[in-house]
Amino acid sequence: MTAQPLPSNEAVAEQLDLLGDLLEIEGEQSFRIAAYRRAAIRVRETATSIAQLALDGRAKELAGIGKTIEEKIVQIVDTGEIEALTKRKAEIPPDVVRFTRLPGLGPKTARKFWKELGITTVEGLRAAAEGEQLRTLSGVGPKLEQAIIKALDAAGDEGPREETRPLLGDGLPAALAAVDELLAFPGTVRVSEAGSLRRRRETFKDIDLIATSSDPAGLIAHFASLPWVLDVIAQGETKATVVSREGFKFDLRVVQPECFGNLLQHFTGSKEHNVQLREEAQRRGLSISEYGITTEATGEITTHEDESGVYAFLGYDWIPPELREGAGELGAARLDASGSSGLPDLVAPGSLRGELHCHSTWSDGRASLEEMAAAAIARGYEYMAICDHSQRLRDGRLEQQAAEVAALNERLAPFRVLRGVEVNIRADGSLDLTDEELGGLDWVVASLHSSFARSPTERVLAAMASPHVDCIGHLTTRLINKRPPAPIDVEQVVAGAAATGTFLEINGQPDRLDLKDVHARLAGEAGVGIVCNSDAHTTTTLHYADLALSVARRAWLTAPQVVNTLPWAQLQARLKR
DNA sequence: GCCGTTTTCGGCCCGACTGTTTTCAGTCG
Repeated sequence: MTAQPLPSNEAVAEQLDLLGDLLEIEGEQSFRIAAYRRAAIRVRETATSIAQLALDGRAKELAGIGKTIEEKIVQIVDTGEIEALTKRKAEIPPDVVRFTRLPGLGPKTARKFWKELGITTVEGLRAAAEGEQLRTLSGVGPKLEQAIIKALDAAGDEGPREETRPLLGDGLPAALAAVDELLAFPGTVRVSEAGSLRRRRETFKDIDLIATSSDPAGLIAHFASLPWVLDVIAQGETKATVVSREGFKFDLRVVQPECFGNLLQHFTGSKEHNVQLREEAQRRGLSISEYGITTEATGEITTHEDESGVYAFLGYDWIPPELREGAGELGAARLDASGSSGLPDLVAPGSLRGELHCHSTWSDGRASLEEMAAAAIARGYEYMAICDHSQRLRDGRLEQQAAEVAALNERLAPFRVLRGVEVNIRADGSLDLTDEELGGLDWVVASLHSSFARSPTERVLAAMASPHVDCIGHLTTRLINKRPPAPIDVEQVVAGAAATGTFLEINGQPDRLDLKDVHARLAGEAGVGIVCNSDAHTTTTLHYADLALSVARRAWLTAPQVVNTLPWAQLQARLKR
């Protein structure tokens, strides 16, 4: 008999989250619910198969997962679903969970609507709101009825659903431009982006900005009247919320300079990082809020202008925002007697020396080889591998491109254009160029582009076995918000990459970011060299490599682990051939 | 449900806002 594929970490996390939602509607104790949600976060942050860990009895080793949840994960492997979840799904109408997706409507209220008014569908909820039935309950008034009708109108036929989170690569330029605009306003002292965008998470909900100013009211007014502001949702003395033309929600808070560090730390998150930080401080008699740190014995409140001061006061090294996910960074950042910590020296922004995956008009790129090279030089790069798609380089075109590369190198030295290719991994695992063709190139990236469900792991392993393949491109082929990752066993691929000396790419296309952070961390820990690439198809998108680099930082990687921080001669010496 | 340098029980981060109330529960980040 063939073994069933194990459930993905995402599938396990979704069951844990849903169980948490249902328990919450049941009115279960809040800490128990929080435990399921915390476990779901931990499962998503784990690179290896949580199902396999649970089967081995080792899931308990992860923070936030104990005996009970480990058993529930084994139930998913055995029967497809957590028993407690099956039972509760039979009791609680599915739409009641969807009620809680409406703004201002939480589990307590959803339960009341169901239990006391017998409302079990979204349509029923709308009818009750319109018929002014909801206000018969204590704690519910006309405002909530109006809000529900409005939200249901906005949600359309599908009813309430999870919002699609915009991409980091789309929001980050807007956020950084806004920071510069605020800094240029008279009286502004400091501005920083905060929230998940500052942590460079792959997607975000809204764009948080924190500022100090000698003229807070003036800065808020200026912000609300910037030309790209489409709508002002809220505007007060110290805080404003606006929507940009691109549809991004911006939150600006103007704070007192003496606690800028406390607020920036608080609003950078993540929630899990802050909870861990506060729990640990609590054990030592310190209470942390966004306004300062209270020493409970004396009632004394300490504030800090800088984030580093906040962490230092608590006995930690300053933690780069990209690491603040509650994934072991606090333990690593703890300062020892000599004042040093175990945090990695993260690969620095701007430290890439070359691009190792971009396209030109030789395949589906928009710019000529020469234009791409000029753009790479303008970015300060020393080299650039042109990696057009192999399908378009057959019938002697590879040789023609070689002639153009040679001519360019004559003119552009010491800048170096490397002869590369993005070779397609076929459905049978073979490469669609011959060994002879590949052997003549400086740099070969191999990628999956089709038939994602057909033995993708085996095909990638076969490609890595080729002595000519230097790197695997966008491993899982996911497109964020559009296409799920191929069912690839990343642990096996990482082991194969380590064994064969093949590098793995972090592809910086905003909707790819593939490898994702936890997978890149796994690869780094296995000693696999990582390449940060833009996969640019135009001269204006080479900076996507910076997004790839931010993923590398979220993966705890240092410069020596990111091989295109090396000069080409040194990188060449690390190739397997 | 998880967890432990106050440890196997009894805790579990902190504050703002809103709508509904006359002191607060629920929701949100």
